[in-house]
Amino acid sequence: MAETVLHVAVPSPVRRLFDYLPPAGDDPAWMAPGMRVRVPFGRQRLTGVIVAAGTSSDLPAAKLRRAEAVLDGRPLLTGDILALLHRAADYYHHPPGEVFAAALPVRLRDGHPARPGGPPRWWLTAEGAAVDPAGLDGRAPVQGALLRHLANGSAGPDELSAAHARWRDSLRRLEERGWVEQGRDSCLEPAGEATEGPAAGPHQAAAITAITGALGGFTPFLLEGVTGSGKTEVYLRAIEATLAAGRQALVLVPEIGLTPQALARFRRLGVPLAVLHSGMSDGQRACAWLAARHGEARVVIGTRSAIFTPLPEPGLIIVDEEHDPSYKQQEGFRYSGRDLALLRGQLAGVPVVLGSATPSLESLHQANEGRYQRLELPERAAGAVAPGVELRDLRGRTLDEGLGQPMIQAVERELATGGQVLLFLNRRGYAPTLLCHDCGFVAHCERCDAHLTFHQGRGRLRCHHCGADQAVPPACPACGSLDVRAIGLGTERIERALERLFPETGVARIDRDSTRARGRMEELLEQAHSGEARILLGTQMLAKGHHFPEVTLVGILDADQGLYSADFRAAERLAQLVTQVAGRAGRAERPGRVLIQTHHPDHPLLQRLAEEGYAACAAEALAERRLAALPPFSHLALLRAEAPKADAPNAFLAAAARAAGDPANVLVLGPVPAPMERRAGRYRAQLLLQADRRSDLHRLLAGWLPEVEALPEARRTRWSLDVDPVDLT
DNA sequence: AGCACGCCGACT
DNA sequence: GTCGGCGTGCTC
Repeated sequence: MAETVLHVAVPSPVRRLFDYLPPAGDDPAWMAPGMRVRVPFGRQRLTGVIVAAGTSSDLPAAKLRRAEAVLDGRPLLTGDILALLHRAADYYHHPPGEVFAAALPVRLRDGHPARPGGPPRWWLTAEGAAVDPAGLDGRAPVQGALLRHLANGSAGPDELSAAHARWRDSLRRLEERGWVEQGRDSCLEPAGEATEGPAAGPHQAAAITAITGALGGFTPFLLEGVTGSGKTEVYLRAIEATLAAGRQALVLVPEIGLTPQALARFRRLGVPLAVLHSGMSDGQRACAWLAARHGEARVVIGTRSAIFTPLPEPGLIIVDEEHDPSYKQQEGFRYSGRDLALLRGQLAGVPVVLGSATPSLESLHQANEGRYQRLELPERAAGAVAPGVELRDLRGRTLDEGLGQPMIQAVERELATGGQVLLFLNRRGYAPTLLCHDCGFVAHCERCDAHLTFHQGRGRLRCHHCGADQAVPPACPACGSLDVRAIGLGTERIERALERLFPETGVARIDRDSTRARGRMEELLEQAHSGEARILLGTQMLAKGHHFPEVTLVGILDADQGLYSADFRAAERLAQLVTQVAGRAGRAERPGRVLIQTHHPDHPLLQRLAEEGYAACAAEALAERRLAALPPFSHLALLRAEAPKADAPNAFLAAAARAAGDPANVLVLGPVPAPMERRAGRYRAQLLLQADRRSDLHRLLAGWLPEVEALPEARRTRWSLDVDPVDLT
């Protein structure tokens, strides 16, 4: 009888599984797919995942090495997740080891034991609570401080590190004295009280019935609901039915959509929730993930990578704001969380609900073709009226820092009648360009093909592409002139203008710069909700997820950025962004208005957006995509390359294109320089593959990638394949 | 990706 | 005479 051979996905960029003998002395009978193994790999030791246990290897027995240890007693990755990862590695043509690694939280990827329970917490014992900390202040001041700290409740390591230097020794002393004891976080959001939601309207009821009727099998739904139409209520009812059937629900949300308010609504389900997002510590993430894996968490809410959370009893998958680009991972393993959600639904045999007020053209197309079941929520709840959208022609107008008179007057009027105003500009900083008026010098990034953005508040020039940061030069570096001017508009500059125009009115600026500091975001949102700030100004951070019921006027300060872009998705993006921002207005009983400033008031996209709304724009954009044979009417893959030497990416891609030859039914376009050729000191280029049928594209990729990998030029560039790219930059 | 091996320039 | 540059090969 031949010895067992473990086929292992090892986290390495090699597109292959690796075979190992089981650890010496362990019975291989219990070793199963989905368990982690520590294996020797060249000179390193890595943690991989068992993909299969077999009896033979393609390799001569002499070359097999022995795994060091199987780290799990039962599989961490189970059933549908294992199948999902295999299919994803195939679909994205990505090395299996990296795909499997992406499915695990960092802690478990590292080989840490899969112990339930989160990071440690400490609290006072009854004895400790009776101690007077003042008595310790002389010889053990840290112990005294810790006692005072813990008197306010339990605390974890992060909190203690922030408050006390060298706390670990003192804490151990307190534990020895029996005054403090340690436990572990449960790391689940505690269950709220199970309560009934508001009565559903007729459209909501129909959607709920359709979804709950489909539980127990795979059905894809596209839930189209204008902002304020109660999509979340539909999700909650569908989840209630899922829970009642003894099953778990998985909810995906965009990166910045997971606000405390959003989370609070899920509490009423009355079950423990596992939350997974990037703001959590590695320990908390692993803990919440394991709670889902073991079925303790009945509802899992998380961003993109949460699609890989194992669920022993999957029942329903929801993808909220399915059009959001943050579902696509933009580096390494470039998967789409939304697309994998559909695949997972199929593998697990559960319904998948894609929800959005502004569905992606991909999803609309699927619904049009009858592959997704369409559910519509056309009405705003509680009689709220949809905002009217109006264009404001900027041509020939005098502008005050980018604000036209009509916009300024509209803001004035709104403030005078007690309303709240939201102004949107998708550009942070003070001004995107710094120009010398005497010699024409423009401040450029040394490492990118981009201007430096002027940040007045901090007196810095920053590159928004590589993060470079330098002081503003006192005079023009080229000619010494002092007449150096800020050209163009950013949120910071608008903020100054607003403070000058409306000195009595509080302005809350919400962008990545103003919310960088911890807690600042919550503070600004609080000012917005309390009415302390009556003008809200921000970038797309403001357009997503947050509800401002008192906002009655929305101003889009520059709609022209997206109108003439080279990116074929620009129109879709602009329509989504404008509609999403507009959705922030008039949610309460007061009707809202949306004003869009533009130099192109005759542009058909803007006209259609103002007169007919998103659905009409999307239909038109789809018709254009059909004519141009662009996605979703064709399928793309992008081979990207970058290197410090200017010609290396092109040489590699040209060799790759030669290797592809003249494939049947696939167009090979390029190589061409990336839209921003140099970024962070590296030159970038790309090769685009386009096919009418997905199967043709994938057949080519499967045969071609091994050749590409073996090209000598491949060693001199960093390259990656992006299947279904969303950003052609 | 790491990490070795291996063969050519400027330093104690 | 060595230290070290990065080209090339390999990882079960």
